[in-house]
Amino acid sequence: MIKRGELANRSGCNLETIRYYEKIDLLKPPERTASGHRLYSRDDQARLGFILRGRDLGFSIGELKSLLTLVDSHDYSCGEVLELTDGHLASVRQKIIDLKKLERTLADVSAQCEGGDVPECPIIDALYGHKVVVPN
Amino acid sequence: MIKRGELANRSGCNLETIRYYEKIDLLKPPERTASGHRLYSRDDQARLGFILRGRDLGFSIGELKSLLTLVDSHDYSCGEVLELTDGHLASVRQKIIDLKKLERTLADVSAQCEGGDVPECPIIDALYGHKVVVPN
DNA sequence: TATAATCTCTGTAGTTACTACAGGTTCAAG
DNA sequence: CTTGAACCTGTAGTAACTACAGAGATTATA
Repeated sequence: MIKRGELANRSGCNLETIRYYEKIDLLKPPERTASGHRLYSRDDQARLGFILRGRDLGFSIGELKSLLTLVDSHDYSCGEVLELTDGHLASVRQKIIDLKKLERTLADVSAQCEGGDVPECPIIDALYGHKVVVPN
Repeated sequence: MIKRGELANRSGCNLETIRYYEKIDLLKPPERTASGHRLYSRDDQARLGFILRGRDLGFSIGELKSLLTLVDSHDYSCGEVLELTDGHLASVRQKIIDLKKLERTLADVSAQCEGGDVPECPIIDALYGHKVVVPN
């Protein structure tokens, strides 16, 4: 059983974030010492690890909650988990598509600009709508 | 001179957002009628257009503020604008790189899972750290 | 043992970029 | 003249944390 600071150190998670995860019911309320200090078990540590890895994979807190609810039920099926994961994967792919489009546009606009001390800037013109900003 | 609702309609910007942009000093305080209703000039409309186009290009409010400060100074150089734009472009490209990495990992994890009614799920295992989640 | 330094506790406020109310004027139409 | 829409203000909510302030607990050192 370890305290919050130790858990933060071992997991690499911010100290306050641990408390936050408890507040929003991602982490279960841990045991406490007589004086009220939190004590985390191995299970608690594993659960935080789960959350942090999920977070690194870009899962939202809502998605992590769903995932953990499934796990907690002890009666989840692979299919449910896969559905959630693939849903998330799809949204990541959409974000990539959107950002790529953005990147092309920005690169385009940037390329029109010579830089330097010139007082007229095609980027500013584009933002003012004087030229077409978004090709295609 | 038009009022806020009309400006919202014409620009496609949310009504409240206009007030918000004024509050954070992106938009200049417009004229007012005797009774206090905002009146927007052509310049105001152009400025909002500038902001919205910039927003569509993913510029943060801080970046838009810098851009508008340059424009307002009437003494900006193309180079300053280009620097800001290229900085933003770089951050967009970094985001794409990060998301692609994420996508590969998610696709990997997803591929290991058969779905269906199986009670054991490799995705859950991975999140618990039982297997390596991130290849490479 | 005393005390200083560190850790933990709580609640609350700040971050980004908005959006959505509530409760009160004012305007435009009939 | 009345009704309904538009407008005004300030404030609170969103996601996912992070950072305080002020108080109590614990640990290390003198």
